[in-house]
Amino acid sequence: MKSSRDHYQQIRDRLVEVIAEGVLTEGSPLPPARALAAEFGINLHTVNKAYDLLRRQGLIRLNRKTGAVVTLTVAGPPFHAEWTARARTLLAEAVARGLPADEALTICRSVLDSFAATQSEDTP
Amino acid sequence: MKSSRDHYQQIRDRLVEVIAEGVLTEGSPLPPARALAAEFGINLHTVNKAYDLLRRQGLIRLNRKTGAVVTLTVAGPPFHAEWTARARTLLAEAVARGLPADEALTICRSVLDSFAATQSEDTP
Amino acid sequence: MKSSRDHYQQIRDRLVEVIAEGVLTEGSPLPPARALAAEFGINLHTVNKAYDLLRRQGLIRLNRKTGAVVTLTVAGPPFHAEWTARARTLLAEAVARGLPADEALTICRSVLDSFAATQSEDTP
Amino acid sequence: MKSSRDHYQQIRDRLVEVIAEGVLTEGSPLPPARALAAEFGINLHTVNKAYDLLRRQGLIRLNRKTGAVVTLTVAGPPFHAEWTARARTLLAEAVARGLPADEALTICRSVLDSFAATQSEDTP
DNA sequence: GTGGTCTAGACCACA
DNA sequence: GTGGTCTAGACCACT
Repeated sequence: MKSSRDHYQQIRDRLVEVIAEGVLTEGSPLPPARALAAEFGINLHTVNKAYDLLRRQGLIRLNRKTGAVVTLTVAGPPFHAEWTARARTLLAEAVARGLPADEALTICRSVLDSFAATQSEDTP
Repeated sequence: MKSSRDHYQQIRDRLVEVIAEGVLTEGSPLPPARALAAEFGINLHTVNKAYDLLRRQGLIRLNRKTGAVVTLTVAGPPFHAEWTARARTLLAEAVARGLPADEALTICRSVLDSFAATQSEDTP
Repeated sequence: MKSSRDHYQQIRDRLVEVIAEGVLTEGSPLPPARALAAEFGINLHTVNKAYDLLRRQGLIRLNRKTGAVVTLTVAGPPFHAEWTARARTLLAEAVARGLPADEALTICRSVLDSFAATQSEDTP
Repeated sequence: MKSSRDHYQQIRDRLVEVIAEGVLTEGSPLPPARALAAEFGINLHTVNKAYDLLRRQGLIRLNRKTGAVVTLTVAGPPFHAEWTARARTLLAEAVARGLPADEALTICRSVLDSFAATQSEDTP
């Protein structure tokens, strides 16, 4: 796990990637919070915070008896706008630091392709 | 100003965008810290923190006499890798929340185009 | 059932109200724990916890054969003092949030009257 | 301070009483969270939780520069209904445990009178 | 054994 | 020096 960022956000980001890759899809159960806490050597509370964040973003559903499961709800226009703003900030940083625009775009494309590739693998 | 994020990072992000847009280029002087503090109604200390952050990232140079000026240093491979990781996280979130990959890519392209457009306007 | 409070306390509170209303009096049998569990769609264990709480507070008596029966024991000065403190907290909240004192008192009176009314109905 | 209840709720309840008594009124500054934490020998975090609870209930306003100040906003019908339900539960417990209805009402009246008394003292 | 809460201490953003 | 966050460990409610 990368360092120097909030633990709970690192976990959240990792789970979002796993969902984007299609490894986890609608209804897939997430690992019990305790399992992740043990795996990464952090406190249960921190994992719960990541799960709660995912829940508030509509990506998972939490339930005491069934555990955490993925719920793929398509986000609306508010998310669309907010995501565009974040993309703009990220891309601006690339350009400002001398990364050519076409190269940045190529990176984005290859990342998206890698998601699509793993998705089709999972559902042959 | 967007809300619910650290003020000093919002300022930093805004300045990075301005540089990406080409409004500020190599050697351009940034607004005096006091001016920004007044404009956004925040404390001078906070603006200075943003400027210091930009300095540590190699985007500007601070000088007691001349003020802050832009220094466009092309970032190396470490930045390239780190930026790719951040892009992956951002794109994963788009895909996980149901934004089609091609649409995400279109957004990125249009953002980059908007940067290029303002750049060529500024240096005809 | 009201929400966002511990299930076993909600059950306890409801049973206390039923006793206050006179629907259940000294010696009345409570519903079997299994019946309540089924009625509210909760675990038998949770109902048993509520019953045990009532037992410890001297409101009911548990017996493996006869089930749970009401035991109206008049509480002593300790309860009197503790109840007054709780009433003070509740009334303070009403006043602090702008509910006029006379209106708060009227509510209390009407609630007590409703208990007395159902009591006299039950024992004509 | 009474024992065996959540610390943060004990603090909240105490502050609500102080407001009901009129000791603190619209615009009055609350003690800094650190001061209360030191006074009661608890963690700052716990006091902050109590303050946040009061804020969500519309009783105080929090601000990094001005600290916490009382904001007497009159609560609407939802609070009225919710408060009545809580009063019903509390009064039911009194009746169920043998406290005569008229005695319970007398206690409520005397508590409310004590609030009114301190209020008129504070604003002669 | 599941998710969730309470208290805690160190640290952060802001003025 | 103000309110607020992050990580932590012990404990709770519920199954």
